[in-house]
Amino acid sequence: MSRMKEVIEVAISEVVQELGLDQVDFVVEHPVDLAHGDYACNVAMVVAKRVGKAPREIAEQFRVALEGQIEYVDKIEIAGPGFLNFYLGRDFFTMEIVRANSSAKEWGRNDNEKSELVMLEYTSPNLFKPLHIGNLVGNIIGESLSRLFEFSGATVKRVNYPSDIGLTVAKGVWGIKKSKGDPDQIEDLGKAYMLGNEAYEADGEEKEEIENINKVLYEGGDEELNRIRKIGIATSLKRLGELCDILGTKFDLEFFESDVSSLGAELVKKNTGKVFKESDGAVVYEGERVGLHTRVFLNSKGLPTYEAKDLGNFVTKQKAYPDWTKSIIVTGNEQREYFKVLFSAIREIFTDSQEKDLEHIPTGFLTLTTGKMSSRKGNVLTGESLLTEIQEEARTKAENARTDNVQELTKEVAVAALKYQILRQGPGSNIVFDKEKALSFEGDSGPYLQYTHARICSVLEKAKDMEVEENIEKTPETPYQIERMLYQFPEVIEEALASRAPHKVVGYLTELAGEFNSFYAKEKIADTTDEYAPYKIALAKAVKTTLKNGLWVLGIKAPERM
RNA sequence: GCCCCCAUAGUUCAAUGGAUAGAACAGGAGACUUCUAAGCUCUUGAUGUGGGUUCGAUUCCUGCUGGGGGCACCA
Repeated sequence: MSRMKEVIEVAISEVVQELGLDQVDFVVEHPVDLAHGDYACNVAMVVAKRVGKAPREIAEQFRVALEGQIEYVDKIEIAGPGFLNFYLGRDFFTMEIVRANSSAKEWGRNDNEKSELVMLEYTSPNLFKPLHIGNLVGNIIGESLSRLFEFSGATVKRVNYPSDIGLTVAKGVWGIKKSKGDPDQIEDLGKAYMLGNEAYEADGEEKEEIENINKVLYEGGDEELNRIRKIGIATSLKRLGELCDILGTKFDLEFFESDVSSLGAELVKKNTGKVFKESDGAVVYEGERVGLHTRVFLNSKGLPTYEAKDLGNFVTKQKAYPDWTKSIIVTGNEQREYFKVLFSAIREIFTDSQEKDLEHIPTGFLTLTTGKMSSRKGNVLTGESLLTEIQEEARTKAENARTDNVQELTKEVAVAALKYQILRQGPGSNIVFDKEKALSFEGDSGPYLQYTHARICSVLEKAKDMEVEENIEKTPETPYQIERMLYQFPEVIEEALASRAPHKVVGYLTELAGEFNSFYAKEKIADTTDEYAPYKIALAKAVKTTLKNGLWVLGIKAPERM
């Protein structure tokens, strides 16, 4: 928590006690409109009814008691229905700029999560199925959450849990055989999966063939089928690796379903009768006991389902890092109910793991403004084709930019545009992906933030050439709006992590960039004749650091020239 | 049928129970012989519907309408 906020809270609490009021649930927060001060408190309104006085009258009591008592608070005003508005003084803002500039790498960080070892599982694709843009969503949100945790002092282990065995793979393998496709070719794999899926849904003999292949693949006895599966997996993985490379994710651990499935199956068998129950030849967990629904863990052929494999996954994580404290899984929100059941089962099996956190973070369903996608119908926009499209758009811009490395900039801008579109809204809510907007690079966008950063770099360079050095000795009396936003960065980071919401960082950075651009349009920064120029340079530098660190959290690069 | 999620401007998104619901895009108007125009300034325009709780409701509870998802051998 920010020190300033805490200081104000403590001061108010003391007055609450002096006035003989106990237990008041007041909040100190930033007013939405900076015209209402830097911090505001609702204590008077909360207390008013209890004491039987007008809120503004009580607010006045607080104001008198607090006036001049809090360091860095310049003035306190009463406004609206009875808000106490706190205005911070010039020294405070100057001090925060010094803080940001004195250790740029640390600016915004905290160590709230220092003792946490977080296993963060995300991306986790179905190999053998084409990666569509929905798969990117999990990766982008998961990566940002990982960084948010790291920025808060936690140790994070990024886990990829691809599905390399099971019905989906069986459909693909069947499809390759049928179409005589080459499992070395990603395009063939996509077609094969579609073919297999159609056949499976047709519900005839072919469905049985596929189910058989599934069983045989689990047992591993058929050379030919094994070969197709292995090559197909390698092909998909290679493609996934390339994509993660561009997006900036490096996994620490990779658990394959095939490696954990028998572990999971054994665990289910061992707990059948206790946690699980036989039913119609399958082994199920009866979620109704705890207000959930029943799910199958072992199917009637004795094969582990997704649920049993996830149990194996859990055990494998436990083995890899016995000291983990949080296990977070990022997936699409259609799996919401599923994870409730899974976690419930895990809690029952591993009674000694109660103090460890299990968390599922659902991401939104992604649709295009141009219509729905379906991997079955084949009208998928793959992650790559979208990235390629955005990159083409970015290239023309990059060619006219001031960079020496057009290729690098093209990539960085394209990734920024994509990530911004996905991270700008709260996780969990469905995303309508507007391709036009992602391609435009105008207004609220990743490139807008990058451009602002590059612009500051350019100005700072100019100042250096003019031999104007940063200095905070001479400051304008009234703080600029941008200063009143800047110091909030560490608080934003804390809030974003606490609510698992990277979009709060996006929103803050966008506002900050907008405010800086207005500042830039009004005020000249690199100026030998302006006595405040050295201070403006220090300020610009702090904004640059904030943008850079904030973008890092989002997994977006901050180029210095654009 | 049961359960979960969602509904804010023409569009895409914001708003720990707080002050005049905030941006961007699209539409309209404008400034600049000044550090990057991927920029800046001004402007038109919104809480699905009926109740309730509260000093105060976009936010919490509830009825309705409309959309999405899940509910036994897929992941």
